[in-house]
Amino acid sequence: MTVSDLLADEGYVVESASDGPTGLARATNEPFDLLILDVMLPGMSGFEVCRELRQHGKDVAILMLTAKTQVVDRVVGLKLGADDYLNKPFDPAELVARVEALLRRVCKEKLTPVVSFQFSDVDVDFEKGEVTKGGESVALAGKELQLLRYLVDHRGKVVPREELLENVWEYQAGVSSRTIDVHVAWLRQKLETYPQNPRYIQTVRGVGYRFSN
Amino acid sequence: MTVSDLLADEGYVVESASDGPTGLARATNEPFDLLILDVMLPGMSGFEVCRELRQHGKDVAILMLTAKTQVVDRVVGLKLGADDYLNKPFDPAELVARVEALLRRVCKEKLTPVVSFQFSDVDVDFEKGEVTKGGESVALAGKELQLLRYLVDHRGKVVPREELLENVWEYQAGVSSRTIDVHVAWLRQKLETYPQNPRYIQTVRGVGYRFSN
DNA sequence: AATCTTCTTGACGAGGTTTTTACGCCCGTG
DNA sequence: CACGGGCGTAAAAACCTCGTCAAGAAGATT
Repeated sequence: MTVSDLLADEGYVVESASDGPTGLARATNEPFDLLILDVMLPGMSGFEVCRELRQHGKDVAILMLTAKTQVVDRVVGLKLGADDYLNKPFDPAELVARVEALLRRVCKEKLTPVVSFQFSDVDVDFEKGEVTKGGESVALAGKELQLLRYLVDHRGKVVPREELLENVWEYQAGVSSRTIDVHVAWLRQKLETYPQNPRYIQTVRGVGYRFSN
Repeated sequence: MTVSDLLADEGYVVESASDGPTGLARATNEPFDLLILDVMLPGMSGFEVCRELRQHGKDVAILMLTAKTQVVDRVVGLKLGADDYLNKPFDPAELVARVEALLRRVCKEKLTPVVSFQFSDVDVDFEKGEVTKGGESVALAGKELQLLRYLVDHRGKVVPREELLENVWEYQAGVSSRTIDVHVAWLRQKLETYPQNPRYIQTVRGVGYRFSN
């Protein structure tokens, strides 16, 4: 019986990927409550997938699964940002119990929108209202922070200018012209490594902007 | 080396209890970030302590520790509401790694109210309501002390003006304008080394204030 | 009653923030 | 290739926020 089947039998909605890169891509673009990563994956180890996700600010719950029994591996897994770890072979009941324990914690946290996020050498803590780039503190004005937050909250997707006007500028009649562009330019100026050739805050001509990492 | 010593060496503040009922009482009455429960405890098993706490709504993070190796026990522990589980004997590094993983999830939000606090050459005792700067007693008026306390309790975070009005001024209708600023100015005047260039009581333009040290 | 302390408020200015304006470039299209 | 709309950017203009001061109200103290 596979892990998928096991959890499906428990009533969970499960998706699976058969290799590392595929899983990483899915985990990056779709919202999940919990990831179960096998360390031994074709193309990319579970450790790598885990590290990639964490480095890109994904705070989804991660349960690592491996046949290795050396303690050093368990520690490496947890240090990389996994939330729990399970040895193969494992008791199906224990897997289910751990999944439940993890989900219970994740749900609790969903209630308090704690958002921190990092990309490149930039670290954003929306709660503290602090932004650093390469360790140096960066001063962002109110609108800049709101705009960044909105883009990051919708990272990976194109955010139409309309949507930004509605949600960041709150329907303020008349606000248009180049206002959005100006704020985007300032964000790039302050956060991008090459503001002239932005990598994270991308322009989608004719539509809007997209944050991508 | 005991678990207490191990974690203390890592820089954590640790308290321990030598039997089940004592631990339960302490965990009930004092705020902790994380509990480590041995299943084998005099007077009351770790399982029972865990269940009691959960039944009374305590959502503190719990790491269970046991020598038993049967899977059934591990499952029981998790089902009772423990967040993680570790077999004895364990690698000290793994314990630390798990504690870190748990705290990362749980501790993010937790800020426990303080009774005494010091920064710079200032010493604040909220219980006695006494404040000294450089050994000299400083007289703080009621509102000033409340304001300071609120900021210190939320140190590191930005406290919006709204929140201050709600919690320090208790929704008093109409109270706004420059009232907050004035009290902040007085605090700075009395506590900051350079009131004109405040280091601890910071203003976050457009949002509120933040205490930071 | 007189005085003192605490709290609140309004005026004002300095300085930061947001929007607008203006201009030039780039890119896709005819 | 010429054209036009969309975008980047700088600078000016409009706007807002906060720190400070001074004055007054309310309450406590003497």
